Amino acid sequence: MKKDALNIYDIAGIANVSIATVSRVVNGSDKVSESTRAKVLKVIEDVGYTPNVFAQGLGLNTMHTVGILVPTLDDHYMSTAVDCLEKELKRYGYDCILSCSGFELSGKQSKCEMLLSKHIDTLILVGSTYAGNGIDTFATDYIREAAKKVPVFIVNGNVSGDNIYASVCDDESVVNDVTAGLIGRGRRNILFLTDSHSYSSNKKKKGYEEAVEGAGLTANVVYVENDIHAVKKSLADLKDRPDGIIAANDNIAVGAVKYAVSAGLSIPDDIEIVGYNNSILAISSTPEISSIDNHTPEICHDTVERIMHNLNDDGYRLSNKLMISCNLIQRETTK
Amino acid sequence: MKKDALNIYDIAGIANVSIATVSRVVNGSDKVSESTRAKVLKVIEDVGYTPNVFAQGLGLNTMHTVGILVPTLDDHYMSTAVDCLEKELKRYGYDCILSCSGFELSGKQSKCEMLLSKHIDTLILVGSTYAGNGIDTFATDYIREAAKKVPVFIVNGNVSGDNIYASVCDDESVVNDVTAGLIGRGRRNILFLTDSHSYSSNKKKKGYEEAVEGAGLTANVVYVENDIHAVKKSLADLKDRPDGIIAANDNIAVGAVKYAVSAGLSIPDDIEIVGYNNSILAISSTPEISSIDNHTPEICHDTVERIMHNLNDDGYRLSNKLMISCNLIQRETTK
DNA sequence: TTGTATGCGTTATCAG
DNA sequence: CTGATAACGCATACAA
Repeated sequence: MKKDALNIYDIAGIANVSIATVSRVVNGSDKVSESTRAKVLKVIEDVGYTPNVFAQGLGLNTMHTVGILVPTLDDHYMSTAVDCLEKELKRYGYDCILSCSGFELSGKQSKCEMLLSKHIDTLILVGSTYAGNGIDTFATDYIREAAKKVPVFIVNGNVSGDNIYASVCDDESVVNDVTAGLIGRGRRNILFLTDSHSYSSNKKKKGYEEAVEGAGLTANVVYVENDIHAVKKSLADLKDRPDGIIAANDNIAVGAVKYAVSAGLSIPDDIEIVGYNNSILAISSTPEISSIDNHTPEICHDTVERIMHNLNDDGYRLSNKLMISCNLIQRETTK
Repeated sequence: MKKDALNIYDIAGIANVSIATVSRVVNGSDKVSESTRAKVLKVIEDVGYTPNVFAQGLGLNTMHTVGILVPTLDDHYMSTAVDCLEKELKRYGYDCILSCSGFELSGKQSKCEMLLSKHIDTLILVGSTYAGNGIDTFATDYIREAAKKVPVFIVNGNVSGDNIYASVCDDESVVNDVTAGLIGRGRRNILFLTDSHSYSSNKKKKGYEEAVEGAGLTANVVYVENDIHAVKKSLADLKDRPDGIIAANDNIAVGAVKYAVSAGLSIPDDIEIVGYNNSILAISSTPEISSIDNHTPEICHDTVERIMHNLNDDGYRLSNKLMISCNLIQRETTK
């Protein structure tokens, strides 16, 4: 009941040409006379023929597909990134096969394998969680292993290795700048709130620490659970009240705002709060959160652009690391 | 430099058996002696052999892949749904290929075609936007067309047709109940806010209208842009002030909350607001929004469950429409 | 239990 | 410009 798929022989038969000719027409070869091309094209159109992608894949060893590995889509940053990547890739005729790995190493490894087994043309890793902490290399060995089979591009994270390309935000310098701004406005007890030890988080932390310590203050990094209410509680439990908070993501920042509100603090007079990712959460909050925009669409665009350069093997010399700068979007939680 | 992919002949050669035997081992056939199985397995393990999925696909005409079509991932409901679907599908060894279609018919049609051309085993449509408005059938003809080639499952929407299966939330009845609750608490000017004419939106609207009109009040449906600030402005422009708002999604509800706050209304005393989807936006807001939970994980789980029944062609009789009930999660914007 | 031969639908090489 | 024909890697019916 599902033998309706016409193949190249059917088309050749109807059009009275060989399969080679049909193939040439389908693939837009210029070595076909206009008349035969038109004839074949008409048949294809009439019967609605589509080449079998499996057979194409078998011969060419590619299905014009890229694998996207993401820890979860249940996070606005990730889902936006995947959304952007998919759109850009489609512009070039590439489809994407998606896999959610979770944050555990075992999951990352196994899902990475699965993706690789699908003969993807390149692998995209979304999120700095794939970069490990930047110190322990065993946590990223599977990535270098993968890179032996297919080019690997990391969005918002950096892993060194052959055939591995990274696009990262300049987290360190924005956070440094923003923190310096807070200090300049008289803040003396600024907290840095994060939920992870990822590459990206560590970069933000470093920017924060440099600014704070450069001003002769002491850094105060607090690790919290990435949950609004948990953050609120953690802050409420603190002994001395902060007058500034830099959060590693907007979700945490929302928790911080809720803490400040419930503590009766006036924002941004008593306390300034800055989020990260400039997601819809920042706008949903009341007051609306000033958040650092890490330019997800641009970074995704650039990534795909570089992927295509790589795939097409044009002369373009690809650098292994691309840095994109971020900036603070000023709203109601900072002055 | 990339001829390293071993094939079944290589394995057969090393193990000193025929390719048929290797194939049997790989596919777990029971017609292989334990000794040869062990021998082959060891070779496979040693050299790290993986069957070529294209060749498998060519013969079997399947790559154990399902296509997921979604308007956008830049929406918490959609991204959560895709996240859930992907996880469930992977449990059964199915990978998913993702496509974002946008909300325009042309995009839906073309992306649907692309997915189909990849020889997916089944197609999942996420979101009621694919159900059109439930009236104009031309807007869903491409779905019926697709269903001729592969089973189609719709998450949170309904389209009638052969080989099309739908899972929907009982939006009508929850909204009816919730609205009745507001009326019972003395609300007399309840607004229904929506941004679309989708199947789902229309169902919610109907539930609202029935409750309101059943109580002798007049329905007041306002179409707004799905943007927090736009919603806020639309409400501010209204001539008479509502004392209750039912929003078709949490984003709109956030806008409603911002309106109420800026208008100096006390929530939930002066006005009650209920959102939809029970997303993180509802929690980010201050006050936190009471929101209708449409049980995305369950609906996704059920959908995949039914897909597997369908694919395995077991005796299970699949109903074309599965209804899942929703419920209100009580927070700070309702009494 | 194991091996042999064939088909799956393309692309590509090589004659004509 | 066009047509045979050989890969591509695997599953499977058929033989042994």
